[in-house]
Amino acid sequence: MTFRDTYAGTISAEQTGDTVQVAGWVDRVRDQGGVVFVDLRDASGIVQVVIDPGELAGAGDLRREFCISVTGTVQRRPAGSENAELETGDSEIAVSRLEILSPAEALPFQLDERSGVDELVRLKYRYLDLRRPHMAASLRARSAAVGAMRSVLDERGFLDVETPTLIKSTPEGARDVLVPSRHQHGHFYALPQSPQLFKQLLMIGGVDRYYQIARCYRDEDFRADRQLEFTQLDLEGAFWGREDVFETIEAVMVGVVKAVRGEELATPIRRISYQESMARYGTDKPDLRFDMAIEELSDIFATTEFKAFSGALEAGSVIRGINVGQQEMSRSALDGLVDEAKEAGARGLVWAVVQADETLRSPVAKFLSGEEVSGIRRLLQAGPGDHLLIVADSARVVGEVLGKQRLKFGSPDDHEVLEFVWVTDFPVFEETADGGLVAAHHPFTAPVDVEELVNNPREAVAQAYDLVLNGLELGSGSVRIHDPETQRRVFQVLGIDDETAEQRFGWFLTALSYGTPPHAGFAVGLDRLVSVLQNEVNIREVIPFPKTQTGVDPLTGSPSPVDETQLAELGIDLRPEVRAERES
RNA sequence: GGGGGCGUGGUGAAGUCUGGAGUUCACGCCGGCCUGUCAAGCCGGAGGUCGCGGGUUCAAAUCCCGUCGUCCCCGCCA
Repeated sequence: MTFRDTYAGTISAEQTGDTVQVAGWVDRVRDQGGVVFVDLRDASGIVQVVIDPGELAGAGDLRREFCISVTGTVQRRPAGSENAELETGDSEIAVSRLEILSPAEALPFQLDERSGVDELVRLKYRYLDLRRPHMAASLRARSAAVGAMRSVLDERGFLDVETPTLIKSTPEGARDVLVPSRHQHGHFYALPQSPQLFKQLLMIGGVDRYYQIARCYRDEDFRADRQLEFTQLDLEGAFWGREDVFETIEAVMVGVVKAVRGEELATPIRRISYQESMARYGTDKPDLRFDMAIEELSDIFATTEFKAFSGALEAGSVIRGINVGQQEMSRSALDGLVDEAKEAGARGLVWAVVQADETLRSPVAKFLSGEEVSGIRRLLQAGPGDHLLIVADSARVVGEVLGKQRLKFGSPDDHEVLEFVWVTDFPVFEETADGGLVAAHHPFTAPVDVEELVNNPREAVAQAYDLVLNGLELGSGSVRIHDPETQRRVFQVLGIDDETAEQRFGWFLTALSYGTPPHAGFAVGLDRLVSVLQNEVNIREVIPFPKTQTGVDPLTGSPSPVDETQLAELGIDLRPEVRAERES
């Protein structure tokens, strides 16, 4: 008993006369009465099979998505009836035996991709959704990406090592996903946010080069590019510095882009410092598929009469502008940008439109000297019709406001182009809106200079870097701290006191004290990478079984209540109001 | 935690602002016809708690209040 000996997508007129057996799903039925055409789809593609209903019982019963097996003779299609749209369009199979392996109910949604379908319905019947060409392509792309990663890294002598997924909770950073312990009531495992400390332990353990396709968990609110669980290519190398990481990740990316898109990725990938990225693009994840950079204009206004600008400069602010190009915007739309800027915390925003005579049309035009106007035009490379936006404020606010407008007005000529960029020299701390400092990385990142970190934390630079693709943070990495003394001092500066450090990370400090090699590493978000390569905006499109924004899997109904006995074994007693809620 | 969009036969939409009979369009589904179709075509048919609850009104898919679900965004994601 066989189901098939040939794949549908491989049939061609060259096989004319061959008897083949093909199995798959009924993509579509075209019943002509005296002849029935069925598009038979399997994992390889579609082939048309022709059935004479007078000779084969059951042909009239076929419906969409029936699972069938057919045996028949390959024949060239009659002249004029070839289908150029179809890979196999020069041929067809004249069926001599038809077996319905499994019928299908009427579908809950249409599998053709011309009309949209509510995502909840798709997820509830994900197994049907996965039959759609673009989902099938997503799964293939994902597999190809992982395959390329493994191939490049195996070739280079990396060891694929699995690390535990039931680990110790370390409450810094994202919220942990917790798992109760049956043996010690009230104690919990955490699912890893990343294999960070374990891969560092592997370095100490003499594993020279490590990688893992690792599932990671962060219990924060979802976005189009964030799920509760996600997959990372995690890697680390001993006796490594930054350049080793860059070189390795670039080789991986070349392999992945080749495998998934068949394109050659040019290396080295360009680099931009965090400082420059923030100043020129207003973000640490610049979309460089188009330029439209923010330019420094402070010097032009050194002696300006315009009070808003002169006052800002005296207060230590910067004046920067951006040329958003030719736009069709009404006066009220332009004024709307001012309101947007104010909502973002800026004191204001100046818009200006370059006129045919090269003067500026702007609410503040009368305050600007001819020299200032020509300076603006020169630095923003502005010609007639160009719309210019200028903000005078702290560098952080200017970047936030203009960076947002840049993304709103800017648009790549080619949306499918891939623009990778390394963002380097991240600060140890990032400034918050209220002027406070928060750690920009995990506490195992090596500072460039520990003394600088202690004495001048605001300026301290970390040996940390991100890889950005088309404005999306693909991953980040760093050179790690490899001696316990530095690690202790960094904990202190980050506000983790000795006692807490000892309690949470004492085991790790101990490990560091046994001859730790200098090491560095990186992690790449697989879901995000594949989604960009597939031109998908949403990572759920490249995840076979994703969850909704509230963490629900509509297919299986997880999460779900569990038995009282299960809870009792774990020593878990629900609060009365939770219990009531659960039982209602 | 906050802001916004959406929820109408199986699917996608229109109708909601400005209340007046579950009305419409496309797809799908069921039946019939049809021997070269390929988004097949033609004819006929079935299919509804307008997310749910409450309120206003002679009258609610439509207005008001609440609630649930979902999507996008902010916060959050060291």
